[in-house]
Amino acid sequence: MQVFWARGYDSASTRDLLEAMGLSRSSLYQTFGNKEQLYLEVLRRYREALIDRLSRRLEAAPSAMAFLESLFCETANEAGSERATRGCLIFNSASELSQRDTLPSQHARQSMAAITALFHQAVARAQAEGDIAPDRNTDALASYLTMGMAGLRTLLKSGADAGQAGPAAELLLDGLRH
Amino acid sequence: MQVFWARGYDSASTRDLLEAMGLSRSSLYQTFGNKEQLYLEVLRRYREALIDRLSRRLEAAPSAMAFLESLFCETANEAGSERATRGCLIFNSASELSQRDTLPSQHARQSMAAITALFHQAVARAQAEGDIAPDRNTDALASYLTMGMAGLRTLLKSGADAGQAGPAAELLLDGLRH
DNA sequence: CCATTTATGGATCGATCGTTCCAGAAATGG
DNA sequence: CCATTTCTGGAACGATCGATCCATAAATGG
Repeated sequence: MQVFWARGYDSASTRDLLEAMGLSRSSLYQTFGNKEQLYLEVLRRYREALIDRLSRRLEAAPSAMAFLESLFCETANEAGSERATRGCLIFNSASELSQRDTLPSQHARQSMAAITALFHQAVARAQAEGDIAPDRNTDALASYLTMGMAGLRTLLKSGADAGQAGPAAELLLDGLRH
Repeated sequence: MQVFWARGYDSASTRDLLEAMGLSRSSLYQTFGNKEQLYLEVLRRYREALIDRLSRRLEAAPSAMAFLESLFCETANEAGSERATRGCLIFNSASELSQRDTLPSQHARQSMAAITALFHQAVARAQAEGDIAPDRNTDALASYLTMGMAGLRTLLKSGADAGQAGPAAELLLDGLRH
């Protein structure tokens, strides 16, 4: 996962993968089939771990709005770090593989939808809690947040500092509160 | 440019490039040096053409706010098209090359800054025209718009339809008007 | 029209790509 | 402890990568 995350699908060579996993070629191909299937397994685990983690965070948060605020602000504060240039594996794969019609690219699209679904949950709860007007379009707000996070990730990947990413994320959150 | 745009830097093979350009290997290497320098030239031309086109559009627009509205709405309406899955070469290269320290990656970062600078112009004019409150932070709004366009591009690359992209872009513009 | 420069086609380079194969080592189970 | 299965190291596969080289063709200029 680390290798695919840092280098993308095409640029990650089987050499890199073997070295990082501490496996022999035979083991990799016997266990995972080939590079694409290994990548699919990585995407599957990444999405599951991400959605689970965010779902738990949302559930444990004092309010859905507090969850969204902390999520976007913490992400913006990654500015300048090596973590920031890596971005999110889901957005990365969606960007790299958008032109292809392969299982990984389909998986990436589904993962984007899963992120939007999670934001949908958060927005709906924030509306129930009175932090977002209940008459606002929940679907639209969910897509808006996915778009915002994807854009924030691109901003961070391109080397934006906290002085750019922070206020931009704040304005994004302002758009929720209306 | 078409080849790099559609396939990215690494995945674009010299074979693809030669075929698209109608040149022989000798001519390509004699004229452009190597693949990286050719890519740099492509990035340079793309940025120049994009910034020039948008600058002229901004200048010709009845108001800066009208320019921003049409830009984001037209982009959102590309949903589902082949053009949408290609995205923007600047965001694409920034995403693909963020981990590297090469001339193309530096160029991509500078291009991101150029986009933000253009949005800065637009926001400043919209403030002068009374469509955006003059006391709002122009820098922050410019970064916000770059983030929004990058996110919108990612949304479109991942196959979002107009029903998702359109309202998300509308909400983004609402954030300008406050 | 000839001398000089410039462009081209194609063979070829070493390196690396993802993948397969097989002999031998390790683990397993009765 | 032996028979059987499972795993591993390393060689090797064909294909493709970016890049170089050279003989030849085309263009140029006096």
